[in-house]
Amino acid sequence: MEPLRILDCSPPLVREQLDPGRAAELARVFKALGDPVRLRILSIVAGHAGGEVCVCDITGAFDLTQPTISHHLKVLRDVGLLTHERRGSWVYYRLVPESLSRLSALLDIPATV
Amino acid sequence: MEPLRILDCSPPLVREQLDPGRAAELARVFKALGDPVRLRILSIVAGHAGGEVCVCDITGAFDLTQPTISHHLKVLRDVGLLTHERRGSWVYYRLVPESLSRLSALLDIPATV
DNA sequence: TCCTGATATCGACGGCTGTCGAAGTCGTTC
DNA sequence: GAACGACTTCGACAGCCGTCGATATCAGGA
Repeated sequence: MEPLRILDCSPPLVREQLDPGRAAELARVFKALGDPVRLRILSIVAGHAGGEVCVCDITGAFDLTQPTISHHLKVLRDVGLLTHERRGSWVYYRLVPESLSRLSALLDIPATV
Repeated sequence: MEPLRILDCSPPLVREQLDPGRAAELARVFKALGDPVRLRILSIVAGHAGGEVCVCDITGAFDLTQPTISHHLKVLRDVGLLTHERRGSWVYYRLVPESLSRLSALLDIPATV
């Protein structure tokens, strides 16, 4: 699945009507956020000193099998919220802060509507 | 389903680890945002002069049946993103801007991690 | 080269969710 | 109060999604 471009340039929700195509892409991102395990993964990665976390550290934080965590990581990668890099046997994940900031900006409501 | 309190007091995703309970509640909100139709509904309501929209205006913007739109409106209400009020025969929906702002703040990344 | 450990992919299964038509509720109007 | 219009609720069905065990890939070490 191709990485999302939708976050590159999106005016706030209220500024102009969301066309169906853009709504569909945006929905993919929010859908990725719409799972408790993925939110916790994001929180773990985001809060980790150095900004990157080994998959094994994430897996250890949950009562889920490794394939399941791997699946969630892929979902978060696919929508551009995480990147990963292999170094030796280990794979490290890190946030894409721009994606979160853009989402944040998108939800921000101007004072006057 | 009880209205969500989760947005009342949530530190940013990165400040402290999301506990499972809070992650589950938050996920409900993002799940509500994770549908293109619901995003467009939000956009319509948010962008509407006066801040409120009659259900009939929303229904008219989609190629979906009225029960389906009603279902999506309920989902958005249940997570506290919309409120509604009946006046005469019509029902008007309006944004809960605090909910969006809090979500926005939650996704905001501090400059230094 | 084989083995082992770390991660990803595959295939399957059960539960959730978006959609619809039908029926119900609530106001208004005649 | 009967009939209509606006909206919601209900029940059903198809497709999606989170989870798992099994299997594959890939890197490092003996």
